Amino acid sequence: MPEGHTIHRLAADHWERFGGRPVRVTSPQGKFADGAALLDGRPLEDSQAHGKHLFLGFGPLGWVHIHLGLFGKLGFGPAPAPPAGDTVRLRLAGDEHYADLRGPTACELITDEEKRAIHDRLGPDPLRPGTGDRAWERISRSRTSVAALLMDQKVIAGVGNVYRAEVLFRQGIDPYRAGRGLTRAEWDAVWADLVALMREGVRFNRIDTVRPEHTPEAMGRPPRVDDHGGEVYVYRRAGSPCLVCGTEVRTADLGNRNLFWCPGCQTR
DNA sequence: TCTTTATGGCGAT
DNA sequence: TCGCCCTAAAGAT
Repeated sequence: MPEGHTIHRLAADHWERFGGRPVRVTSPQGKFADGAALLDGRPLEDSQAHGKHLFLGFGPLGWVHIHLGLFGKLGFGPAPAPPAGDTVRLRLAGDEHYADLRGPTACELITDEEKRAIHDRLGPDPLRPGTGDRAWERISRSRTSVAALLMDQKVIAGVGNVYRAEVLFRQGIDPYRAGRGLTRAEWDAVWADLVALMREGVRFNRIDTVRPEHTPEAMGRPPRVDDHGGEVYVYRRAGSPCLVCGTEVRTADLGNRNLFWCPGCQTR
């Protein structure tokens, strides 16, 4: 479930389990064998996230840069670790825990300088200290739709397809509006909402966006469980009635990704 | 036992 | 804009 909240959560989870202690590092699959051999037995010295990028610090040896992409997964378990299949790209193992990485887009050993370059090309992250001003600078000058801009990691880091759809719904914003058509107040509301939603996402390790007054219980409807594990308004609900106004939720392809929105509620 | 789909992103065209 | 990379679970047959 790799949107930014997942990665920040993983950074904290790694630190909690392995931080400051030596870890055994292996690549059962072999694709990260060289890096793993270099790091094996060294202590994990830092663990950071920026957007969807995870950085595991090994002091002077550099950083393991991990990007889960669409399919990647990181899972933890109690020691001793079971035999690894041939899809485990990276395994970290301590005395009490192990972590397995499968299917990532990126798993590579990088230098401080290379890490800095990644930070430099990413936009502000609602889960890191700072403001959304840098994002506004780009959005307010762009003719691209706000839906596409929210998915552009150079503009804002960490927002994925679920948060994109949900924050635009919550703010009542038509996803096809041009970035430069937004007002500063609208952008500030989007940013503040993302900060709040994504912090909740880190805390509970899932995406919940439905306000208390719109839960099935509050609306007098039968309980509902979205198949991705959280409670949302429009993401993957195309064809179903909007939880607020009853209009049929729509979907469309936007830049090879599925966009979801409610034409009844998102009129701003 | 297939085919499809998925909360991403890169590089070539 | 397109193809491509990576994996696993759900859905179709």
